[in-house]
Amino acid sequence: MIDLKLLQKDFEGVKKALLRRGVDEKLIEELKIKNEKLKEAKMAYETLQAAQNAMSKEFGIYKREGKDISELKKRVDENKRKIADALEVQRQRQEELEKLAMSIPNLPDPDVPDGEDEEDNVEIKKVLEPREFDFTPKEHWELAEQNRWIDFERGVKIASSRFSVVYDMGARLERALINFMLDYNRKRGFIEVSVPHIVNRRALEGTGQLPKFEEDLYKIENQELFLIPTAEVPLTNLFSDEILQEEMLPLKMTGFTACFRKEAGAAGRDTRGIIRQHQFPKVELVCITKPEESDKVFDEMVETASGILTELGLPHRLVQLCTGDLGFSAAKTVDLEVWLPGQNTYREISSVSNTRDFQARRAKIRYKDGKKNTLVHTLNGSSLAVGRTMVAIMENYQNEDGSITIPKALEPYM
RNA sequence: GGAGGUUUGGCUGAGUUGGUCGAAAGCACCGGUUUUGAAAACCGGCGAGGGUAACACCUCCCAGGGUUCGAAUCCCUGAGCCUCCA
Repeated sequence: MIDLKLLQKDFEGVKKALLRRGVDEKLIEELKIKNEKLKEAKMAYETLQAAQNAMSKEFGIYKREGKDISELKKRVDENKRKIADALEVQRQRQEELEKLAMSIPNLPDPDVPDGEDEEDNVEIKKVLEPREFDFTPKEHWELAEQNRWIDFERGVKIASSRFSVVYDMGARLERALINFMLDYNRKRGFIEVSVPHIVNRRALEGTGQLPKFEEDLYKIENQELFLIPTAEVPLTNLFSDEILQEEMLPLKMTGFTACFRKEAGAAGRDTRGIIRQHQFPKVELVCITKPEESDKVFDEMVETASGILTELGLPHRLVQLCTGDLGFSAAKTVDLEVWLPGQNTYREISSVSNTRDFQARRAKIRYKDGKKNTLVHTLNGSSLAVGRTMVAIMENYQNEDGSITIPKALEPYM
């Protein structure tokens, strides 16, 4: 959630930032008005409540002294009715404000480039040169089928479209990658955490997937529980509603989970292969930091994800997302895109975001900053999407006969 | 699935004949005295959110309802944890 105090204090500044990422101007103004209306209602209610409290105290004194209370009681009863009305007004306005505020995305950092969509993202740098092929490189689904690593039909048979089954060397490669990635992250100071794959509504609100993106989540029937779309949700919410000790920060975590997404709105995109599945394995990084150190940690996370690709010998590039392509909770995001020779293009394989205090405010994650309690910054990034890494290995390490060489870095894991 | 217990501030833990309880005490933490320095000792401060220029004031003792002029304390519903039984 954005900072409503800041909105009140620097309306023009906040408006400008939100307009950059395409938020409707009317919504921003409405947010401000609703906030002011709530304040009014609160004041009215609190004044009445204060009177009530005072009278109640008096009441006790009267009784003790044996005075007549009938007159006082009349006043109190009357006030009580007013309070009930005032409270109802306040409740309504609170609800309205919250509904709106929860649907407003984060403010982009000032240095995020303006832009409409991914076309306007800015390449930061390329790492490793794509290999020259003396034959026409195949796409991963061809290689996967030829090597009998991935079975697309049977995944569909037992579940639905966008599910697949991985066999033999493919399955072993997947497992090797997960271990390799977790170990790599651990060596860089991220502690390994194993979390539930199902979370409640509160957690999803904390990280910003709800209330806005419910249609993309798998919900457990008749329960307020959902399959996680990313490990970011359980990892970040681990410390919701807590006041952390300063020494605990920065908290750097890594975890492996499956991720579940309905991919609503992605109909027709990436239908072949395993680029876009309803269930996919991913190793995630989540950091909780003091505000002043989040930029540094952000860079570490990008380097870590990039480092894994480099170790695996996979050419990739870093791309800074423009305002139009930023995720809902992110103030700043750098994507890692891996080179896919079969598709002859770079494809997203990791996304590292700094949400600043946006999630921390929703999830109430704070730390003791000397005397004060201050909202932390939360960051998340994949390191990496395992399925897409397999795709990249297949395509980059393919031989002319369709066989695939296992990257050196993975040899100890296979 | 059944019976009982429990849920209080960063932690431990008092507080159930309803009022002066946002809550004793201890630990932790912060400031000071003392010390070459540290420890110990002593003095003072110290829950959270909102509100204010600062006060005042409002809300919060698992969550949600209710009774009452007034609830951490009474009633109902739900959740977590623990124990016993099936």
